Amino acid sequence: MLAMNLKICIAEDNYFLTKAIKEKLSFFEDISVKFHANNGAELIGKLEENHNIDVILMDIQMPVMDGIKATELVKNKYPQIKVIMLTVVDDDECIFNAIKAGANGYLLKEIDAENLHKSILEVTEGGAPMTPSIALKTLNLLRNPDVSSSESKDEEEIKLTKRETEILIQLSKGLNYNSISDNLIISPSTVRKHIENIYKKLQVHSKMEAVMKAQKRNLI
Amino acid sequence: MLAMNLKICIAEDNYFLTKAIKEKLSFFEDISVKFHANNGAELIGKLEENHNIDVILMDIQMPVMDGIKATELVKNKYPQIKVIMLTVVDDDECIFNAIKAGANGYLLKEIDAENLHKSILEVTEGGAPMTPSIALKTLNLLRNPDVSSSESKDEEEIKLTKRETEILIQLSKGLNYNSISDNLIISPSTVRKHIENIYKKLQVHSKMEAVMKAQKRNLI
DNA sequence: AGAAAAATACGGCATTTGTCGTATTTTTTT
DNA sequence: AAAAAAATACGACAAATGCCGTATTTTTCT
Repeated sequence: MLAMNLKICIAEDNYFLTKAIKEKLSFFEDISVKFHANNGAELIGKLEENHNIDVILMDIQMPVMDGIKATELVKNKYPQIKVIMLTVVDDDECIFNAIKAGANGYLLKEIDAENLHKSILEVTEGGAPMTPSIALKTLNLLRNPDVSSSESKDEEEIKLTKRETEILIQLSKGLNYNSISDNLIISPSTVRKHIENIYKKLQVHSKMEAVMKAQKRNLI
Repeated sequence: MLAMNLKICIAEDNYFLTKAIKEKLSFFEDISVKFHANNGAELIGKLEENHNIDVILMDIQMPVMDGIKATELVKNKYPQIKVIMLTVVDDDECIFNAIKAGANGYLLKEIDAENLHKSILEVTEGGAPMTPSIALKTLNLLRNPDVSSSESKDEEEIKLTKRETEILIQLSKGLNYNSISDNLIISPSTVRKHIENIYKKLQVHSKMEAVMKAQKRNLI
């Protein structure tokens, strides 16, 4: 496991902080910083070209696109890339949103080189590195699920018709178009059309995405 | 909504009880008993030919294949068909297993014609008819989730490799073979082969089934 | 009664998926 | 060192899916 050379990239708008992080990491030979982005959008763009990256160190406060949103996008497209939030803020909502977006770790920027290094290794092994103060907060969040129920804010409600729901449930059981059309005694064409409409409403492009999104929103 | 003519079938091994149920239902013109099966296996066979059925009245104790197993199979293949368990036993485990198998209602055989009729209508409208004593038991089951954690008994453990789990997770996000191969930097052929192996282990035949089964078993 | 929403249905076409069989390389276990 | 398990990879073919347009009938709402 020596010289595993982990590929890192940094998303951080502050030049000096970026430099500081790079310096901290320069001590370790098993880590190399591949590139750096000044904001979420830039990060997404650069990942498009090269997503052979193991860990992203992500700032939360960034212009153009913040780290939460960026994490969400990254996690959707490249679920295997680990994301560690590196930030100065540690309020409940931020932590909660970061976790919801799929962040794998949450560290404060004051962290020293040794610990940063250790955290990066930890996250690649499936761990969830976080500074003690944040670990405590997450536990509290788990105990009081009030914050978590404050989701679906800007999210406008998606309404499926009775038939659409029925079909979506059958889709989720792994039934194919023909079986569903058999079960509901309608033609396969109709099933297809219903599914087409479901996709439009949920803004997805496959059975899997539809079912997952519907599940997340308690539509089925 | 008059003369909606609900199509019922009865799965019950006792001839006299079957006859009794049929007689009870004969009073109502909006219900017609399409056929009858002496056990679960027979039911499955007959449904194969004609599954244009709205509600199944299912006995639990039957030879060859009991009502729980039959309910499970029916619910998997024809999720739109409602199943009402009609039984004399009302012990916790039976109720719990029936519910887990997907039963929509649970009635004791002592039920009178009026109430049976009402229950059948209720279940087709999405309700969950049950006799008061059973309703009480289900609530208790919900409160003490001890029984529910006694699942996965005979079910042998399914073990996925690290890579397989990784791929399954990406599948669940709705990614297609090519995206996954991009993300993991392996060829699409390899992704396909992994998925083939996953299907064999889980004994399924599609992405959706694989993800759902893995989810149920906490493999992902 | 008239308008709007929902459910029904067909055809075509490019893409993706599911299922074979086979085979080599790498890693882990014995 | 040998055997077993895991990961890698290709090709071929049938079946299923996703996406497009169009259109009629039913149901629901106003």
